[in-house]
Amino acid sequence: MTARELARMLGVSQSAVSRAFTPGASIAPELREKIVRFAENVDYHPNAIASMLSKSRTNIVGIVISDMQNPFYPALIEQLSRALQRIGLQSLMFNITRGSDLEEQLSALRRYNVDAVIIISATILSGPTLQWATDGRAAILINRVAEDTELSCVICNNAEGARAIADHFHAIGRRRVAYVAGLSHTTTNRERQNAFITRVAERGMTLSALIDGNEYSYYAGRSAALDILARGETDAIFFANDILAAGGLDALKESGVRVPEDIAVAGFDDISMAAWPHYDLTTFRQPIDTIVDVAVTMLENGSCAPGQPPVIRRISGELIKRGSTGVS
Amino acid sequence: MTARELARMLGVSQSAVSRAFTPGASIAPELREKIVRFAENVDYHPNAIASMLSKSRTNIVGIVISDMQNPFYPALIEQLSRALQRIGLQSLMFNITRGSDLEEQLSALRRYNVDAVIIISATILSGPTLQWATDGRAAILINRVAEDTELSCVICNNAEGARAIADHFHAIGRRRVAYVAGLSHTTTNRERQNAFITRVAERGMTLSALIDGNEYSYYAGRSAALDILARGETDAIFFANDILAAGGLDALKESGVRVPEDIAVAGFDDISMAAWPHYDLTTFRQPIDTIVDVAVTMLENGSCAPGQPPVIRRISGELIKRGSTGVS
DNA sequence: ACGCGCGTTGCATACGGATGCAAGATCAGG
DNA sequence: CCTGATCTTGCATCCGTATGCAACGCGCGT
Repeated sequence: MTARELARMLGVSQSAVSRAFTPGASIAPELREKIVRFAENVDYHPNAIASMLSKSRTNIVGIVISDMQNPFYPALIEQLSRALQRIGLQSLMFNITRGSDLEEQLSALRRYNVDAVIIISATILSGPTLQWATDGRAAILINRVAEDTELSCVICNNAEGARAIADHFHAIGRRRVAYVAGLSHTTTNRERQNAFITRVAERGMTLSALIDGNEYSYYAGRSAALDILARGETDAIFFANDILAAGGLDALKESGVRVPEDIAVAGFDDISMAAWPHYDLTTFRQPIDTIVDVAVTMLENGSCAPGQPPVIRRISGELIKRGSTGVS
Repeated sequence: MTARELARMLGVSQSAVSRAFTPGASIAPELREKIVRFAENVDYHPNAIASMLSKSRTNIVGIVISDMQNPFYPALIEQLSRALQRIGLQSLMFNITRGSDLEEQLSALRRYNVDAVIIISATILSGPTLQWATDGRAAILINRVAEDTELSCVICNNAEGARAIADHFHAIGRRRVAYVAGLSHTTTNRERQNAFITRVAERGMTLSALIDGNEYSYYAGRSAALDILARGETDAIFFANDILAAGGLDALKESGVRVPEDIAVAGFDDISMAAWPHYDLTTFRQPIDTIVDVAVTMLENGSCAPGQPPVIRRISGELIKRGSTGVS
């Protein structure tokens, strides 16, 4: 069923049908009403593909992701895709894998003429690939900053969070603190690590250990915690995110360490698991709602369009104190 | 840069350009070579939208999901979207929300002319809505069966799993067992629950409790476990999935119950968390790889096309024995 | 040398809807 | 009743690629 057929049946022109389904188009209310009603009967709905072709607007946003293991990302993606749907945009998912040819994986991003690209992959994509993938279209990075490229981004204030953790450790009397990195070269890690180390020094605390987990995983957190435990001298650990912290917490408890009495533990993100009684993890909450709102607003007002100067939006988070630092 | 412009520059016809990018098209190898090479220089790539319009094939699969909180689904979706990408299909994500108007949320599914629909939402969608959403196109349900509609599906052998758990409980000497449902009306729950109860009776064990958690969540698992504990009389609990089981396990341990000595615990799915030393959860693994393979194969060979009779593919799983039933 | 057949190429048109422009309809004011 | 302004409507064309069909060229067999 096409607009032309429908038009013929009603004895109107195809343009009329098109206008009936175009908000704000120049058409008499009665005609629109008549067409829309008849369309429902014969189950006509405008073909989005044809519309894309003539309007050169797809209403599709490409979402590039690489890590669905860390629950923070599914939660973010879920909210994001819903927010986009609410304003009439669909999400085309690009689940990229380290290793295989990225340009091949992302080639559809260009061929499909997506209106915008949202990149949530903290790692993997190098500057040039980013540039290539987003070339000539609106783009937003979430949770990483562009290094050499000029892209807008929405990112949690990692430094603020890391300082809040450091201050909190200091406030509860800890003086020999450790930091466990996830992937050390990621934006998020660098910002958290640098700010934490700096504030630790400023507060006169000692950085008793600095470990690179090499991945943001539960098991990396476990072995990092055991390393720290083996060398002693630590009374608080800041893990670069909650998944690492969860592993660390479990490993410490299994080793007979009392948390928080012997060692306090903090994470970052505030994934739902952090609130589970078993973990009861102090952490710095990344406000997913706000991140999504800001990103969607940037899309709507075009401030991330290709010509525009890149915008960096820092989102404030919130320290959530829980039992793993003794405040439960 | 369009095919026509490129063609004019090279002094060939637009058809030639089209053929150069169409595998198997009738074109001389040298001409194709020449066009493809030149295209790279001027950064031409075929416009997928236009191609969709003329071929009336989009290479897009709509993926309908509703629950990203249970880690099983992100894991499944990640694998699925990668497998689809590998055969040249992109995934358009439809994250639906209970409550708001589903037909509105899914209207894009029809307007976008997706080649196929894969529905992973265990709940929410009623029969008629399913019918409406998939009308006239290839469709596959994953992890639920169609009730009154004629749709193909790929689903874990839930009954097999539930029986394996019951048998395992019996084998380790448990006789008073409980079952904790997630959403009781879902396909997965009903199949697991019925098979479990039946086998429990066959083995001469007693069903000491049957609780409906009303949702597949950690907290529902906790309160179910506490309920069961309060009424005593139970030495093994089968939770309808791993997230429930995780909550249940934690609640039991916090109450001073020894697992598995006092009460053995089993889940279903084998999400990555189940293997964590802290949970060390006996569970029935749903083989995500196989499920994805089968679904993708069905798409490829067209056995789920609109005209075809519905196919139901039962996927066998595997009992993973761990510490929560004493086998660690 | 002629004719047939196969492999290439271009032409024309289709896919379904959007939109600038002009024509027609409607209405108010004089 | 006439004129001009405003609102509706239809016509024609465009978006960028795919493809059936006809035309062309080349090589081979007789």
